[in-house]
Amino acid sequence: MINIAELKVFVTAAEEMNFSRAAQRLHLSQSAVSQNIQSIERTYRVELFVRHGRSVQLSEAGKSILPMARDVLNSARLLEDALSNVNGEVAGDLSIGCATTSGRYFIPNLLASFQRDYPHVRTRVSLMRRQDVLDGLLDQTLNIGIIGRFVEHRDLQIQPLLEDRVILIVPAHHPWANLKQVKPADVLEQPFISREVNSGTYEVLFDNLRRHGIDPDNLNVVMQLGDAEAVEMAVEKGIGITFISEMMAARSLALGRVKKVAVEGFNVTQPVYMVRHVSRMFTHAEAKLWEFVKLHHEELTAELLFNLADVTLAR
Amino acid sequence: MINIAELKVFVTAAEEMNFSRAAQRLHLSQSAVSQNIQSIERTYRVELFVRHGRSVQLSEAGKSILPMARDVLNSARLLEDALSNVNGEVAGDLSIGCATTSGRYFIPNLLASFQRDYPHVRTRVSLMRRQDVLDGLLDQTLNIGIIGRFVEHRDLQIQPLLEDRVILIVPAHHPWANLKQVKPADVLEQPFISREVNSGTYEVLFDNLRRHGIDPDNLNVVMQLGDAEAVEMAVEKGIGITFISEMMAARSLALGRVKKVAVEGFNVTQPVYMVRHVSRMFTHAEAKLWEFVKLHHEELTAELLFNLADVTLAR
DNA sequence: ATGGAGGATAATAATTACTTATGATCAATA
DNA sequence: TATTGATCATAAGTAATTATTATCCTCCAT
Repeated sequence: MINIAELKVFVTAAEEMNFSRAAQRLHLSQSAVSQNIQSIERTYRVELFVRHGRSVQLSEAGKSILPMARDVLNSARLLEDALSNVNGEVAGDLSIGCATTSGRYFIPNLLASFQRDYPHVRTRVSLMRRQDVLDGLLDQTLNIGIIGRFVEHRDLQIQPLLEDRVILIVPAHHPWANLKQVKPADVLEQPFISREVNSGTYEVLFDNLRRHGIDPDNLNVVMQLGDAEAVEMAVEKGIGITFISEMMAARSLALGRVKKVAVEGFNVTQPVYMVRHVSRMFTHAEAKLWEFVKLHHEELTAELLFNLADVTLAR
Repeated sequence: MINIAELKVFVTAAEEMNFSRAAQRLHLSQSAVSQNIQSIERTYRVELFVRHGRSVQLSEAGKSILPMARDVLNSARLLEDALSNVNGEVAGDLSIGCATTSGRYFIPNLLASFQRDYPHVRTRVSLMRRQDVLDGLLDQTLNIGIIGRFVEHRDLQIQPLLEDRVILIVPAHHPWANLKQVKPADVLEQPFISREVNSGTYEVLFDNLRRHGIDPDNLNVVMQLGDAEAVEMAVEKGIGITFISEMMAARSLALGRVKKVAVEGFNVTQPVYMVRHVSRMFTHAEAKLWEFVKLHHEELTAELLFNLADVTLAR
């Protein structure tokens, strides 16, 4: 009797046209992929791939079989999803790839709420580079992606998740600490801490600064750091000021280690998007998360900021 | 990842509503059936069957899952059949249940020819009672059934295979041995060997005798035997005469141990039918056998009789 | 109550199916 | 043309799975 795991190996190998890559996607050794495919070939006396030394190609037989193998896999997926969700109880696994650093701050909160409603869904979040998220979605290795920049792709469906405000933070004992508001031009005079500029997010920010009358080239940059967290830390230490996502700064703000200062006319937000593969079956769990996010993202953002503020009160 | 073998166990158990019977059908131990089903139940935290002491019933979850499980099985069957039949080469397994004794005589011949055309199809023939053939077809344990009486059933497709002539045979040294023809009434005077009457085939024969002016109750029955082969043997030994399928008698006739005598106006044939499950997928191998039989049954019958006749020539 | 039918469970044996390590082959390149 | 790197095949060892047999347990019919 044919075996679904083997079929999955075959289909993945056919998609990758490369056993080693297929092995990676399947979290298997290359040897296992070879063996699985040979196993099908042996039991049915078929040649699925034509081997040309260092490359493999689908044989005619392989090509004709592929759609049927996909059918089996699809109906199996349907069944598995149904099995995981009997009597309305949503269950299953969700693999989420998160590309944006702000994800680190709200995702745990989001998932905590989600888990409260759907306790049987197991979620796994991995932080990864944007491109890996997109690859993972197209690979179908990931169910949901979280990214910070818009993307358009035939196979990807994108949904705005939240808008993260960009704010100016200053050290707790900075002269501006108790100011209501400063003028854009004032920013140029203060020591500024920035991230290394190759960061995609930072390019977007710089564009926005320009649009609000702050030329990033004229910033008094006293320090450049690799990641946003380090930048935040540097501000806490009093080295300078910076623009940062409100969500990221929430904890430091709540602890009073940095202060938020409004910049006249400055109103920038960074979007966060949720992405999924469209042509792929929507499992119950996926659908529920998608729907959940659509319904609750605003209140979740508020709750997150509020909760972080609570940290100070609790002390 | 779900497992097709387990699904098959589940579906069979659901059909039988009895794990032990399912085990039999699957050629597995009852324990294995229990374990397979528990394995699904455990991995998906579902209750597929409700156990009531000594009986099991499909749970609501089981009921809702069943059609999807069937879908998976069907698409898998489709794939397997395709895999077995790439590049037009028909292959696969055929399980044939044969209910009629005449099957014993022509089936080997039929399959030998079939194998010549389709060498990669493995056939397995089991002789069994008529009811077991029908059950096996409905069970989908058998691909093809061979039976001697017509059957009508929503799920069964029936195809006449051949007509087996019923002839009167007499011992080689019987006074009639060289007669061209006798009258129906003459038969009543000779010692007659019959099968036990509960045999279904025999009832049909008796009806036919009556229609040809031979009242079976008036036969001079000197011996009753359990099976047709024994009857034939008894005729060879000179104990009496009998009506028998020409196909069964072919070997004895060819060896000259019995003689065929025509009875005036007597022209009875026993049909042989081929049956299959309609609502079931037609595998390539099945389709080929079906088609093969339709095309060749006449010449096969002729060939069979001729080949048997050859036995004498070869000596 | 008691025997039997039907399912669960435990222990064991057999088989599968991974993994790592290594070998073989081909293509690109120096 | 030898070398290197990429890629798949194969071998050996081991882990994991899965079936089997042998009880055991429970419920129902007698």
